[in-house]
Amino acid sequence: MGSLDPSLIAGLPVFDGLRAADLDRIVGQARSLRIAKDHPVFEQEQEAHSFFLLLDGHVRVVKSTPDGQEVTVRYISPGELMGIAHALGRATYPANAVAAVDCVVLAWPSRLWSTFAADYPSFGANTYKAVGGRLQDAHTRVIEMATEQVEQRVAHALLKLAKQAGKKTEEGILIDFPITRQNIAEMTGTTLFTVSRLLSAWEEQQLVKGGRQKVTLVAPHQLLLIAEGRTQKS
Amino acid sequence: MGSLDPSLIAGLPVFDGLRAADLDRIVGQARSLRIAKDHPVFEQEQEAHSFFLLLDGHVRVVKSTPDGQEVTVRYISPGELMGIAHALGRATYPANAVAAVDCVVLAWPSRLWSTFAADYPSFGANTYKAVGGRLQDAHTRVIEMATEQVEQRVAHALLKLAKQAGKKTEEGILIDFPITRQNIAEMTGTTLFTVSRLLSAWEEQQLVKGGRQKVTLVAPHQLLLIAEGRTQKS
DNA sequence: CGTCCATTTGATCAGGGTCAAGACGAGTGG
DNA sequence: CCACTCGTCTTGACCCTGATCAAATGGACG
Repeated sequence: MGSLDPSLIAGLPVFDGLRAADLDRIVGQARSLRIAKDHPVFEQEQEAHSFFLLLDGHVRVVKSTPDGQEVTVRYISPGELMGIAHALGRATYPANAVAAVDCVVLAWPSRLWSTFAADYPSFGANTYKAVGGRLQDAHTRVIEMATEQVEQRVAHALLKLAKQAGKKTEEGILIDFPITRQNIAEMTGTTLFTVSRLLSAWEEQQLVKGGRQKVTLVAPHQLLLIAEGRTQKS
Repeated sequence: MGSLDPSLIAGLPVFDGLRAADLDRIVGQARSLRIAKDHPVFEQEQEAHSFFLLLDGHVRVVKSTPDGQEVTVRYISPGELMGIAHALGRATYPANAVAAVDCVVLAWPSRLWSTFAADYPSFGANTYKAVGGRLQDAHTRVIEMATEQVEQRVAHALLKLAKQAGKKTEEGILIDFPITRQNIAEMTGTTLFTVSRLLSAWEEQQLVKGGRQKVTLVAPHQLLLIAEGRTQKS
């Protein structure tokens, strides 16, 4: 506390349209937490005591089915809110959130949510806009799952990851946190075997470059063609 | 106008916690529309000029992919809002909404949305709760698509439809609007052929009763077992 | 250097998509 | 009232995508 750099967070979309004093008042009530890699930020079914803002790192949000299968709902990037169950009228978290790398987050008691939304309307509006975006994303996922081949879904997933966590290197766009074939499989509703095969094939064609817990997009444009199904089988 | 029965709508969840006078003021600004079967309420990509409350009937919300495939996002039942693009920060409708039967809806100009949300906080809160519920639903769909067999998904879809639009008959629970095998296929990401086969098999086992654009659930409990995958192949 | 985990690759095979053909039912116009 | 037509539904045959399982390889880290 006190060690928070306000300039780091002032520019975030969530705080758009907020006066500096209000921003201070909001941030002043947050705890800052460090979450070690592979540790949970919050857990499915747990009582939603807090909501969070990711300052640094990447968080994987995963839902588990009763029979133990796991589906990755999304990756959270710095600047995004998470665990806002209360804003949506829920008392418990709907999913597990685990740190993909060491992370820094701000945490507020959920109880403050309604206060914030009432006192700082633009904060509320910004949040709901974000929620709207996630609803969109979720629908997009449904449609992809319903209409696309595995190959297209994996390509889409990689492109999405590259867009939100891509880092330019001399080889191409590196997805900037450790991600396994299994993780990609859980994002796309397939198996790690199929993902591995696809990546191997794409590596052969110089579209991507693989590695242990690592993927680099070498030819994103080609991948986009695959993602959109505009490609005839060899 | 003037022919609207306030008691019909006073009890709806969206208007929970609203004073009668406020309710009147809100409803007073709505147009009441009649939408004939198979006609659109609003259309994908169209500018979102209005948002709607379904008073009577059933509306199918469908998204079309660029290549012409259709995915049914949800069915709207009486009392639900639809077309609330503005509340989510969108300027256009994200999907097509077509009347599954003759419908009656209330329509407000989108411009009024922010006014309502600001002037009647419980209206805003109720709506966002509903949006939260839809986000949940969408995630559930994603998980189903990712982890379940077609058989389970179709069973889930029928149960969901029965819960929200079921009507008791002496044969079982009838889904109370015309629905084709194709429609069910579009809800579950499969083909009308597969749906037809499944329904035929289930009819054989007395679990459902089919008909032209008609499905009756005879043994919902058995269907639930199928939906949850607790059933060994014969 | 050894252990653990991620990854690769092959072989097999089943779930369900695709296509073709026909039956059935409902509404329409004569 | 019948014949016709159109849209829905059924059923069969076929085959392809991608899941499953087994086994081996490779990297990272203690």
